[in-house]
Amino acid sequence: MTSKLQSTVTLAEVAEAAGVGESTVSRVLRNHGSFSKKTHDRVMAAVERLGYVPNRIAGALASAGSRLVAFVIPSLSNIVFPDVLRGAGGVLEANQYQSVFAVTDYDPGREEAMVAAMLAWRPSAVMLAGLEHSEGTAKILRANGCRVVELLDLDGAAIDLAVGFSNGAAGRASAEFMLQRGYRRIGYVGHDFHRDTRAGKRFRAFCTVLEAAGRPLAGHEIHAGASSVEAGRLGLERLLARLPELDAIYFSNDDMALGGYFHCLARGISIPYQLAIFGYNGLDMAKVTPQPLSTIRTPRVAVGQVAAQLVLDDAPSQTIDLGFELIEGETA
Amino acid sequence: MTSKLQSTVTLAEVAEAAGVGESTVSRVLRNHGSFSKKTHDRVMAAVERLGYVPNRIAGALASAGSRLVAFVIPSLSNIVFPDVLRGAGGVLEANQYQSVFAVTDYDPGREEAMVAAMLAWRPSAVMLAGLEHSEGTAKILRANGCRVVELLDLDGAAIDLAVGFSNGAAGRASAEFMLQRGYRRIGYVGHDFHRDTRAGKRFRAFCTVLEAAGRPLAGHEIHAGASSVEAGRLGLERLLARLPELDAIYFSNDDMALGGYFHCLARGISIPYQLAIFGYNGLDMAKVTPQPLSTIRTPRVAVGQVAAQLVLDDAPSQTIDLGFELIEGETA
DNA sequence: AATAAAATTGGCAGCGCTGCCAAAATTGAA
DNA sequence: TTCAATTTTGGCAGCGCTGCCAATTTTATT
Repeated sequence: MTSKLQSTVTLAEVAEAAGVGESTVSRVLRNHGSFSKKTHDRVMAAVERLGYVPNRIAGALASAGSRLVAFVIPSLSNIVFPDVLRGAGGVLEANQYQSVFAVTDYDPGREEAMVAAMLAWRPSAVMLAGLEHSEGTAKILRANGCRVVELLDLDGAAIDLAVGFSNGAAGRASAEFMLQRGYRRIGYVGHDFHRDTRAGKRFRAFCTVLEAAGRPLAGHEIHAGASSVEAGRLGLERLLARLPELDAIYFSNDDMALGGYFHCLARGISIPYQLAIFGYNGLDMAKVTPQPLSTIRTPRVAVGQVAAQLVLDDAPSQTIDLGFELIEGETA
Repeated sequence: MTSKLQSTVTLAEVAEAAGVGESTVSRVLRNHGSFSKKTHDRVMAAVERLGYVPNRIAGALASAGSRLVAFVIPSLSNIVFPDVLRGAGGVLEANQYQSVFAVTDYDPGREEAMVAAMLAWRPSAVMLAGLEHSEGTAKILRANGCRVVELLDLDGAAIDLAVGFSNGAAGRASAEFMLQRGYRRIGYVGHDFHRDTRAGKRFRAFCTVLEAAGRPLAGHEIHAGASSVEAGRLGLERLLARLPELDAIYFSNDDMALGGYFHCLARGISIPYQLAIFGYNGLDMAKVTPQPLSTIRTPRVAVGQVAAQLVLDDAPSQTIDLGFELIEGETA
């Protein structure tokens, strides 16, 4: 399909109408180079009169700068990614950059295809979730020469820029907290971490700490798909059916944890005495539940903001650790 | 800032390397027009060898078709909009369209600025939330000639395409349901509906039905900012402090309603006997709470999908009502 | 084998804008 | 008033691709 005729006022027509040259109009509109006040006013009047909207496609082609930032994210259902987009989008919009996005559904193959599709727009930067990508993705990205920002994970090697926090450290902190609280029969309820590799990193680090303390994970229940409140509720139900003696559960994230929390409320399981619950993300909602959720708050919006700012500043390759905050809450 | 040198393999270089003409490469890559198998293979080999990534900026300029769809949405914090993006994005990506977005923060002035910025990319379509826009927005959109899709509301005049459901009808259905359930002292807890005009439409329709039944709204509490679980909890707390005799609350959406629900759980208010709760949106989470929330489920993902499909099909101007579903739940 | 019809192919002029450079206008200094 | 320095301005060649058209090659027909 091809849409109707677009508004076809061109810069040349504006120049004509204003009685000046094309490059003069271009200079005035971009406020770049010098021009007299009189000329400025005449040009702006013509722009106004004709309803001229600059064509950034032509502009980008001529200047080899698109002012487009591409986001290739795993999901839009998990609020984490909208949060990052929000942070980055705010900074970018304030600087006349636009955001393009594509969703991979946690599929590395789709990620590669989407990255290639995005690169066709010659973006100033590509932002990706995490550090794990297919070889093809890494290759095409490196070959392209545009900035690459990997978000929300620091445990591994970055291509160019990386902004986030350590998921391993988060997993460890969670385990240490729970041990220190005295829980001893700890289970895990999570979602598919072959796809969500960051959740996998937290899980493994968590287990390692438990083992080192001589209290290895007592059991786990993994949901095959993406995380959701429902999966969390179901997962906890199943796990408790098998292992009713558990005294605490580590969830792959707050969505899952909220599901577990609801399960306990529904079954009259007393939290945290009968069963403790610990999540990850620090969703806003999780602090408003009758008992605030014990979790780790991640600076998702800030990750987006910092990532965008680094790109705007054309900062050298580096890794920025924004850390996380352990929220004690009342569920563990 | 200007980023590093971009990968600079051009179509002309591929043509050279493959020993064919430029237009032949173009035809092969777009699978458009005719060419022999032998030529196809030679071109693809050269593309592979050189790591060529087509430049869609140049392509769009030459063909006057960007295959870009612009989304100008009020917020990314409210899951409603990511849901719509997800629905539309899926359909668009499958057809080699890309999505660009900008966030207005419910500010009509920003909406106008963002729409203008988006139009500079000559998108195939612009998708907006709701039917209320500044005069400037409507004018620039109409003048531009690209497709315009207004989403999530049907109560008013559309510019071109509109996909959604009637918020007025949703408000009425909610009121009728609550009256039929026997609630008589009904209150409202909502958020700023000067900005979220769709919430305002639901509210007014809701009140109208109550009045017609001789049971006008007993009281309301409006949060000045955006909706959130916390605002809902606080709003209910305040409203009950003033009007403890209320027997049911209509919330502006499920986020707010969940906040109210949590408040009741925390205070031991028995739902729905002591107080009934009714929301709007049908969030996934709302069906997993100990008592499933009584609410109206809106087809947000489908709205995105249908909107995208209409644009792909270059469908004539029309309004499509996707309806909504009243979920009885257990909280009202 | 000759000719017509169909399938391939390449050349090249733009798409609308920016960047470069030289020309013109203005200002300042002597 | 004259000449140099400075500020404004316009012309025009691309940016990398697509669309049109004509040229060439292949295939079908008689």
